[in-house]
Amino acid sequence: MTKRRYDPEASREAILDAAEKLFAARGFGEVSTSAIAEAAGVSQSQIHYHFDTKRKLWGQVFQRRFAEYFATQKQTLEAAGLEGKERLALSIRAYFEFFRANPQFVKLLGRAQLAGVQKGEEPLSAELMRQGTEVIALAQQAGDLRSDVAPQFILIGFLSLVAHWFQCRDRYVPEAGLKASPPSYDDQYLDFILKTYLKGVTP
Amino acid sequence: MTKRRYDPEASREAILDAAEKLFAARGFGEVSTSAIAEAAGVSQSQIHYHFDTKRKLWGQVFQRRFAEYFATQKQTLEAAGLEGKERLALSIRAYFEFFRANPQFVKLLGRAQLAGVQKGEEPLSAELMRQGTEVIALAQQAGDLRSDVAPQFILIGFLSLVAHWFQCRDRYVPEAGLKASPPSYDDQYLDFILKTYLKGVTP
DNA sequence: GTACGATTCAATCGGTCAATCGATTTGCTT
DNA sequence: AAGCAAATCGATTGACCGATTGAATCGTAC
Repeated sequence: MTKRRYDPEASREAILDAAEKLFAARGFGEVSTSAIAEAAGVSQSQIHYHFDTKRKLWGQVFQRRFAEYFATQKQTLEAAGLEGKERLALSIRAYFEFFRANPQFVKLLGRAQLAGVQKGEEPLSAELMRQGTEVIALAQQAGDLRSDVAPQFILIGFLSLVAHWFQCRDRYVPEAGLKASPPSYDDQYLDFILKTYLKGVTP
Repeated sequence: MTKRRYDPEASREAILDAAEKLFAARGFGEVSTSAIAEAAGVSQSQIHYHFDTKRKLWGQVFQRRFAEYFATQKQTLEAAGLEGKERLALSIRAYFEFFRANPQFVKLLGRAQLAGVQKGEEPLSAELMRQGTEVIALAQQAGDLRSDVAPQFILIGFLSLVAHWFQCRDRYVPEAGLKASPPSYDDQYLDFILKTYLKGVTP
């Protein structure tokens, strides 16, 4: 890991990191390529050399994190050894912990959502929905979850409870993100979801 | 309602309407004052005459709808004559219907959230939280809601289930917004919330 | 009907933006 | 060490943006 004067891979990463931080904080339109370059410690023309256009840079920034998110979720969904509600509770925890660990991704996701479907993201998202719905449908057939509601809704419900919390907790509960002493607000809220929502979707 | 050549109030409204549509669709930084002016059918300088700066225009656009939202919610929360879970169910319906009727406000709210707390909005939002929590706490004391969870969480939970649905239903359930034939996906989801979440927060 | 403030528009300003270009430096191959 | 492609930078470009200005037009109070 010697520090080389010319290190295209390091430059690329530095630009991606700087862009992610700025895009998440301010949004695509409010961030200039010069600001990204400055934060990354490279010249502005580097951005166009490595990513062609600003729009394509945003695409790379988003896809990098989304791929990581996808991999984590897929791994959890495919984890064997658990059945029914245990599995659902585990998925909720994994989903929750990923967001807790990646606060910047929460903002990126929110901005991407408002901007409409991104290239290459829709099929991955659909794949997660398909697989998640399948797991829930199986739990319904096994009698672990109530069958009088659509499995998609059960999935969407828990996605909502987790995603919205991280999008809005600072608004709803000021300083919730700062209080680190366990049990933190995050932990309390996770307990709340597991206690109430899980009960609600039980037969 | 004669059409006058000089009609400052109509101009103001036209600018606000055009700005709301464009800001909701593309976001603050991606919309130029010229684009807003063109959509509103006035000259670009009108924007600065009526709203001073572009940033202040955004503030007015947001506050106009947020005030409407606040009034609706406050009215629902203060509506007497119902007790306990009936009241909670009614609130959920009102909240849900407001979002359904104002799809553009959902996007505005999302963008405002990502942009941080706006001037004059925080106290109103806090007021709704306070009042909502109070209603829930009363229901808990009456034994209509379980008392082993914080009332704030019960409130946040249902806010999440509703708000996130309208933010993401197009992603989760393609074309959910278009299908109008009752029972629409919206209605089905509302039923789902009322069936499951309400059960989950019952003692 | 006229005087005056309010409203509107066209023209334009300085500044910033994304993108391009030319020149220079670096690392690698032979 | 020579040659070459890749990588980097500084300068530049043309377009656009938000904001300002000044003149023209309208409504209205008197």
